[in-house]
Amino acid sequence: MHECNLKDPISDQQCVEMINAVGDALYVIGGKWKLRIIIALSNGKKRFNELQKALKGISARVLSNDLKDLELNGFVRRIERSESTTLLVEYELLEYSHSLMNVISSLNDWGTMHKKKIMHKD
Amino acid sequence: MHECNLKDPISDQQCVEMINAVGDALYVIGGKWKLRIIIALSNGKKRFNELQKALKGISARVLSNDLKDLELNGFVRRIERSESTTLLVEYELLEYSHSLMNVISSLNDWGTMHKKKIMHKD
DNA sequence: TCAGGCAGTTACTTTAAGGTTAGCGCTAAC
DNA sequence: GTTAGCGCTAACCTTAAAGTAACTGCCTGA
Repeated sequence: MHECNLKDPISDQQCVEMINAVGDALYVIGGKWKLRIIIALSNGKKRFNELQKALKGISARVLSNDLKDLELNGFVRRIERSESTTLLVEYELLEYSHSLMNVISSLNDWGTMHKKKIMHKD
Repeated sequence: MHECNLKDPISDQQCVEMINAVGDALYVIGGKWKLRIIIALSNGKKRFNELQKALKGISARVLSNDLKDLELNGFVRRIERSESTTLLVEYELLEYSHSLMNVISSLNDWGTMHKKKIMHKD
């Protein structure tokens, strides 16, 4: 329970840049669902309501909106495969999602650790 | 522009756990300002309105609320130093903030990269 | 004594994120 | 021909996050 810095001392300038960069990141991938949608697609393409089932609690509206957003930003691709006559839509991750690997895994690690911590507290 | 997974194939079970863990993390450190407040404190203690200046755009109300929240979760400590007769308050990071290092630096890296990318696009 | 800074708080408003419900056009199955 | 599933969308509503403005109590320095 003693004071500490985040590892090494940092200049004020670096600090400001970091604040801005993190702000930029959150602007794009912040929010309740975006990252989780990407994770849900990380083990292969999924169809719209496979995603809905995988992400317990998301509504069709939000899923639809977020998917469009993720498409626009180059994280995800929508594929229409019209086998025979039935419409079949799948979503898959694009290359650029891969750049989020560190973000996602560090959040995963931290979340896991934190939950363990608060569960053993009470 | 080809399909890809986030590195190695992952089981459905791992995928669900990841979705939940990231959800847990976002629940605590999500939002517009929390992480940025921690960054702003990463190069040393700061007073309330030093923080306000460092985080361009944050309002006193939000800063006050978020600081209370961060205190409650063990990231930050409020120190009252009553030198002579004047009230002097400082905020400093606690150990636990250190556990966010990877989260913050990966968001920093990604945000920096992404901004560079979209700036060279148009 | 009066202006100004510090560390907030209060009351109110706005914005944005997300949830709810219903339904549409299509197809396939019963 | 009715029911059910898919892939959504629209209209509407709620909640929560954040912003705005004003103000408080305390102290200091002019």
